[in-house]
Amino acid sequence: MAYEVERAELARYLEGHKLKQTTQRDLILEAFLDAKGHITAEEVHQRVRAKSGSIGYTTVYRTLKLLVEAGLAQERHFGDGVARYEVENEHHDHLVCLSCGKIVEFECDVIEERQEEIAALHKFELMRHRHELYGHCESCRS
Amino acid sequence: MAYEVERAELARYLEGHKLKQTTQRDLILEAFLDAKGHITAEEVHQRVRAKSGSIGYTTVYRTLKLLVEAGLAQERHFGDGVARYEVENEHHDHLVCLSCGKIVEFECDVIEERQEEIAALHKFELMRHRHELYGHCESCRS
DNA sequence: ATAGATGCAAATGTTTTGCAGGAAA
DNA sequence: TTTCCTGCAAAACATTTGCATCTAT
Repeated sequence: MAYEVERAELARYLEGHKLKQTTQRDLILEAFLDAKGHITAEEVHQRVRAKSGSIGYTTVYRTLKLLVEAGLAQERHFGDGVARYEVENEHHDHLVCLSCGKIVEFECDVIEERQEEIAALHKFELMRHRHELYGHCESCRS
Repeated sequence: MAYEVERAELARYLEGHKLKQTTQRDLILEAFLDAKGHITAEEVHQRVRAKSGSIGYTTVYRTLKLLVEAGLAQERHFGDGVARYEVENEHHDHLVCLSCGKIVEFECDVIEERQEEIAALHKFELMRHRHELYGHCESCRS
């Protein structure tokens, strides 16, 4: 039994909102966490099916939305028309390949600092940001 | 007759690719430029119709895609399922106020440099980027 | 017992494509 | 007169919703 912390967090959210714990929700949470980053609703659906028979797309979509509301997941759009979900954890930005869609995460303290400076310069209280680099990865360039 | 520069740029692209100049393409370019900012395909369609009778959605979509290829426009997705197009004028990044929606543009050489370094580190050829800072502006904080 | 969850099918909304007729080169 | 464009209708997608049925509480 893995992901005790996340399960507990979801359970807490469900209780607090008078929602029910179901096998499907558990399976989807597990599949989502197993993916470790940037997974689409369809991939979640496939993973759950692979492990334990049938589940509806509808439920996958609804549950992913629920995970976002519960603060466990974050929804992202990279411009190809498909939503991707990732674990809502510490901060990182993305490098996206325009040819194959590969996504690499990066972090840069220098940039983070500069962001704070820019915000301060314009007297903004910085809440969050979004920073994506788009290009062609090594294998797509050859 | 406005937007001579942009018209010429598009004409150059069309010629170079053995494509044709048409009334529709001209009208769409104009409507797009008139908008001065993030415009959706539907808004372009409406604007063109308002000015000069009928035009098909298909043509709007195809032409906006053409403008992107010609380097005149940039396609953006903000996560609501609708693509938005904006004028492709170099690097300006955005500082967005979460309360009043005010948008301030900024530029930072240090960040630009770091971006190149990060891309190089991952062996990506950097094509473009997207960098948005979200927070609360001075007047909204009081 | 009952509020809530599921999953199919159908609807939605955006964008793309096939194709016949039309316009630019 | 050939090549490319247009625009309708239909298709293709991802995602959402209606509803009858089922399940957790």
